[in-house]
Amino acid sequence: MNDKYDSLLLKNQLCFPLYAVSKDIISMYKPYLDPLGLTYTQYITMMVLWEQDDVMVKTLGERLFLDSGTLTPVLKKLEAQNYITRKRGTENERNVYIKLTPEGLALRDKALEVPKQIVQCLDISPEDAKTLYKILYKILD
Amino acid sequence: MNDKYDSLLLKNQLCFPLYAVSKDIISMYKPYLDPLGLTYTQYITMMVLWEQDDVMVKTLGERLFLDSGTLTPVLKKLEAQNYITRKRGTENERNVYIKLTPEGLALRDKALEVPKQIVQCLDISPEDAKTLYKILYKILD
DNA sequence: CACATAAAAATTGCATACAATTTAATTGTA
DNA sequence: TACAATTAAATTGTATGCAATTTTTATGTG
Repeated sequence: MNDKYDSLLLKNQLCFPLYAVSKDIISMYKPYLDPLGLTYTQYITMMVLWEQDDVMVKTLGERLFLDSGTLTPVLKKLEAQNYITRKRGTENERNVYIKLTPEGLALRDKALEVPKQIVQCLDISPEDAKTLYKILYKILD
Repeated sequence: MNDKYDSLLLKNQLCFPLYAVSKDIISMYKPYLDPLGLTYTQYITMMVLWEQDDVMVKTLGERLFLDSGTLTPVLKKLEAQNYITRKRGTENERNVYIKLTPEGLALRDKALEVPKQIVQCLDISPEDAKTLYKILYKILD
């Protein structure tokens, strides 16, 4: 009925469905982000900037749970697309401040459609969504 | 109180905490998988094989939600470590069958400790774990 | 002040992920 | 039976993620 190796069955893992669902939902964003010229990582980076402009790479990293090794290339691409600027701080030259360009700010209005579309794609009840959200943040904090 | 752009706030997203928690938990595996010489992706691949030996790459892909573009390099590394063998099918040369080596099978016993350790690291109540599990599989199916 | 430490980004190296294409083998069908 | 269509892996190209190191700047202390 129950054997020694049950704990190693894929279906008995919590992390695996988390990993699978996460990838699955991120892939749902693609058709809606492609027209904006954004990847998912670039999109969540822009979300932080839309909320608070002129932030350090370090701050972005804290909000997004990403380090400079991941962020630096992402930010360079956003800069190449003219959505942001990167500038060293004058008070402290170690810091790099990220600012939205007018194009980057304007993108916000186009992005408004994205969450709407995703909610429609996601076949999940509002109750489950709320429960899921709460548990996930309980783990994150 | 509530503005036009609220739907674009990071804290109003469901996907973001999913993505963050997924990465976070996967990173918890590292210290326990390192001694086995496995990455997380290699680990879940081995889990499928421990459950059913001699499976096609295609089958592995279906179980793990990964395509051959991801699996082929992973499997080559597992082969290089002598945990698995890769062999074309004789009936149908398009298929590649993955089999455990004695070393790969023996690894199962060492891996038994991994889920135990992860459960201890994961600060989540059994009820929340169960609820989370159910909702995630509701989305996956 | 001199110098060890620390801090913030960037860089390097490695391992995924996934889209798109290619290759080789098999199947379906006129 | 030719041959188009399909299938399974592999390959190619792009974009993460993260560990570890490096670079540059700032800070703390004798």
